[in-house]
Amino acid sequence: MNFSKQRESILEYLRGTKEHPTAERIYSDLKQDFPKLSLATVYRNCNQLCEMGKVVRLTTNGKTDHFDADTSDHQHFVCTECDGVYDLFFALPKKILDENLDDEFQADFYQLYVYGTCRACRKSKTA
Amino acid sequence: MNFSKQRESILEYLRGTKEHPTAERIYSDLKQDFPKLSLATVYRNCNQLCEMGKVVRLTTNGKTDHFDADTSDHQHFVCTECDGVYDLFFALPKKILDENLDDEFQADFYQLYVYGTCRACRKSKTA
DNA sequence: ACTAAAAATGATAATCATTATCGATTACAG
DNA sequence: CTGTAATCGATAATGATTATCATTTTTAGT
Repeated sequence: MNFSKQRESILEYLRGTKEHPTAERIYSDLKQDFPKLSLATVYRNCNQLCEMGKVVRLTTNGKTDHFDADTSDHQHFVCTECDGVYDLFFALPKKILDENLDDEFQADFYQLYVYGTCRACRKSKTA
Repeated sequence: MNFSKQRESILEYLRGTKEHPTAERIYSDLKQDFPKLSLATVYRNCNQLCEMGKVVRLTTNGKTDHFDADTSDHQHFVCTECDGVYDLFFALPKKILDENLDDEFQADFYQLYVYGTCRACRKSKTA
């Protein structure tokens, strides 16, 4: 159903974490189960899973994209100190988008990123 | 006040356009006034203007970042067909962010991207 | 203005994330 | 089984961005 073992493992791995790993991170973690795993395979499969709609790509301001297997309508907090990406479980009221998009633009989806500092980084900053 | 001529020109150029140019675009357009302009200079200055808070970096899902000299609290529509970036002049009610951020996260700013298709691309699609 | 120190430049090499290539391997339909 | 399509792993290539560095420009203080 989901084709290769590699692809299934990547999806499973993403579904089993609350972090939002980068391709590199997925690669190094799964490397333990698949010693011959290739980074290219991770990128390929992440892209395909995104196209299938089973995974969402998070393009934060960092250099690297993150992946999220939670495709529900939720947002993300990005810590500008540690680059951590955290879930914010809320959706924007439809009204807001409807009111602010004329028929010039047809919206398919949206992503909201809130930037700031997480508690851990604020602490280590003062320390 | 704004240091080099190049930096002033880049800021002026950004302030004078409603598009949200990439570094490459800024470079090729300003090259006409500054034949010796270097792409590195554009990147350097865009980064500095961002740090100064005079320019905002837009990291859409495309490969290239865009820059925006309008630092007011507004959002962007990204056409997934033509990669165009358009202004959406509205801000989120503070309430929404306050309600959904516990004190784990201290928000500094946010960016909302709405993805979809612009009218021009919808037309050329059906045609 | 004159001048030394600091900041910025242009040209280009280097880096880093991601994608493309390609021969070998694996999955699946008949 | 067997042929075909999909996928893999390894690695080269690409593309955006950043780093380097010698030279030029800007700034502050005389």
